Amino acid sequence: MKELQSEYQCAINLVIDLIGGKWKVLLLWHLNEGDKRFNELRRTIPEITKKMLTQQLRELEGHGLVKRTVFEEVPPRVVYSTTDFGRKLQPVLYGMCQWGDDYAEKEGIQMNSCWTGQDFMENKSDLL
Amino acid sequence: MKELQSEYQCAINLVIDLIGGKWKVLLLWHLNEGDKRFNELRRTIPEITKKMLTQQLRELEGHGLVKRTVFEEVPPRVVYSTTDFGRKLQPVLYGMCQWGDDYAEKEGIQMNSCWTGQDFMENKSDLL
DNA sequence: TAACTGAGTTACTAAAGGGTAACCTAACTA
DNA sequence: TAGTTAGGTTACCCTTTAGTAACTCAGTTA
Repeated sequence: MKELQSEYQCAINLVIDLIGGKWKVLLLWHLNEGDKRFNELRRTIPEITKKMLTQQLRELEGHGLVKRTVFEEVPPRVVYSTTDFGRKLQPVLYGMCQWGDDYAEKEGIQMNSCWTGQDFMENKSDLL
Repeated sequence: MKELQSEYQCAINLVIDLIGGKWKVLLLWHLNEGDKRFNELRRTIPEITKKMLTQQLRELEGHGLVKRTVFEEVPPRVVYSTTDFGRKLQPVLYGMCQWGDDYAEKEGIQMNSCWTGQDFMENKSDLL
């Protein structure tokens, strides 16, 4: 598990340690849409491997941004959800997405959007 | 130079390609405080090496987030500033910082903040 | 009896990212 | 004459991050 430093010179560095890397922001984004099971996340993000998915979810859980609930059944059922604190990042993620969309439009980059601003706007009152 | 893909499934992925990594968000943050020269940035972020600083600034420039202005003098003077589009990210960066500060407080992580929300609030009207 | 299920783990390998130290230019200073 | 300045470049190496393939478990279906 990636250990955080005991001291940071800038909050930005802490945020990078918490949600940096190729997958974490994406995972938080999709979990903010609703709770998801392990293989559900695999289907939502087909490019991620099982190893990376487990590893990144475990780190997010270790840092208190994601909650992992295991149902003692066979075959097992494990549900991932964002914690209250993880959810507080949603407006930031939404801002990032909007900015990314603007950039894509400006530069003519094609976007097969896996999100719609609409989804966010409908739940905005719960978050802000 | 890191090349962008011609197509993205999610804006988040594009954003990660644009500002991911160890230094870019930090550089944008400091450039949003005001234009800075090369060695000024080195002093502001003492941990960054010359190589990394050049490389990351060049990528930000290549993607249109940062502007590089060379004054033909000896010794040379080079000033970096954020572009209008780069500046549009500031509310997002500010949100990240706030969230990071909250996390640090919650977890008892020490923060020798290199930023104050105050700086941002004073200029907010220009940005939002 | 064999194959399948969901949710992983493990060992190994490949690629990306980042760091170190030496070097460059032209003009100025000691 | 040597050293300093600002703003870099280059070659090399090491570490971190990510990917591949095989394996696990206990129960259920064909």
